[in-house]
Amino acid sequence: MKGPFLLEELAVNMAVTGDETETGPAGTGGCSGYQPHKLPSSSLAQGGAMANIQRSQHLGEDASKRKELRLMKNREAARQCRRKKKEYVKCLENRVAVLENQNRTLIEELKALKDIYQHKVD
DNA sequence: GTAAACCGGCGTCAGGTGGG
DNA sequence: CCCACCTGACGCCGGTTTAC
Repeated sequence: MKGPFLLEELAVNMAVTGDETETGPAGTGGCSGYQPHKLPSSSLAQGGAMANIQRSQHLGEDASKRKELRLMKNREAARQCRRKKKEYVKCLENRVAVLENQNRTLIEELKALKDIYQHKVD
């Protein structure tokens, strides 16, 4: 399929380690507690190499969590979208059925009226 | 019985859109 | 702007139908 997306780039940019693991399809879900945007500014404003590594790992984790969350939401949105579309199609089909019935009865009615008129003329 | 065609559903990506 | 959400398009998969 197509290449990665925004958040991964973001992750790569943010995480010095670039340790982004691509989770397979049908990701496991779970992971609740959504934080819309803005990474939490790390508690460690300055530190040694170890602190930096920990920090980037943390950021990487955060990015992948966000990605997972985004996928989860999109998965759900797609399901809902399909449900909605199906309902819409069903509704249209019902409408077609109703209109066809109406059309039939109108045709019948017209035929009957024509008959009456014909008898009057004769 | 089985290969091929068809179908319906799913997850993901990409692009559009509206709201803050 | 940026973000979240919606939806079309794509590819994959498992189940069902059809032709042999």
